[in-house]
Amino acid sequence: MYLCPMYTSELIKGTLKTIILNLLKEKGRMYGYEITQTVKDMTGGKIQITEGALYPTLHALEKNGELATEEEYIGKRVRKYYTITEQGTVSATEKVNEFIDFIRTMKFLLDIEPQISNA
Amino acid sequence: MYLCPMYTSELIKGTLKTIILNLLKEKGRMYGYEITQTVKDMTGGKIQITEGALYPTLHALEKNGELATEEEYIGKRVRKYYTITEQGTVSATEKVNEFIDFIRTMKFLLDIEPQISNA
DNA sequence: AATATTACCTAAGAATCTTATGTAAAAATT
DNA sequence: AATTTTTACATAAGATTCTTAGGTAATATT
Repeated sequence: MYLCPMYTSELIKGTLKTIILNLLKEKGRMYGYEITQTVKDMTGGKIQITEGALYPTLHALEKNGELATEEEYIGKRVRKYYTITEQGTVSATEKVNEFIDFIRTMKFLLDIEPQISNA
Repeated sequence: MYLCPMYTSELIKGTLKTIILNLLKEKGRMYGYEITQTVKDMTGGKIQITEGALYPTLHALEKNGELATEEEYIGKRVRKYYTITEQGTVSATEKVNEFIDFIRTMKFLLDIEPQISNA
């Protein structure tokens, strides 16, 4: 089985909240483990969110009013579903817009020509 | 005088080495303060490298053999010029390529359509 | 003459991640 | 049936990388 190389951890730093908020905005409610697996699948293993990074971030977003939780029993196990709040939706949009702007700035700074083929 | 908002610091984290190595690869030799000013000018103030971040990073890159230094006297002041080594050039290319790949992955993950107008 | 800019540097603290560890149920494998 | 893997939550120590704050001193500007 072939394993894609992950990005150096520095790169992913700072985008975790953006990724989580945007995923929940698009996909509705999700639980923590599901988020890690979805991101892993969608990126072909290039972005793997560790649980040590995920859970503290989810708790911080909840504390900050950007996410809300509902606990649900699956058999004897508790599963914690996260949904995005109104405030979180605003935050998600802001973060994505900032990221897009950042990409443009970095492309100019690094002298990367805009890709012609984006398929 | 109008001041552009800077990006949240989390975003810039992890791209500092990429920025420095690429700048020195493109522009030849530069000194530290010049790097901060060039990046500030090129990004309209959106990316401002603090000296507390810059100098330790330059020292680390030199220690790692990616940069070399020459000291030069401007009047009575020492100015420390940095040039990129062969190893640093390889590293610069790798980091930029990784960043481009990262952007593509993030665009897909965040469901951002490729921009049509890139002017 | 006083202030701002240029130009280097380090260190304490904050933020965010990795790695390691823990718990335990459910599913898959042997 | 027993063992291993996966699912699913969580925390904590340590590493990394930044910000903020502080220091020094020459040169340029007001």
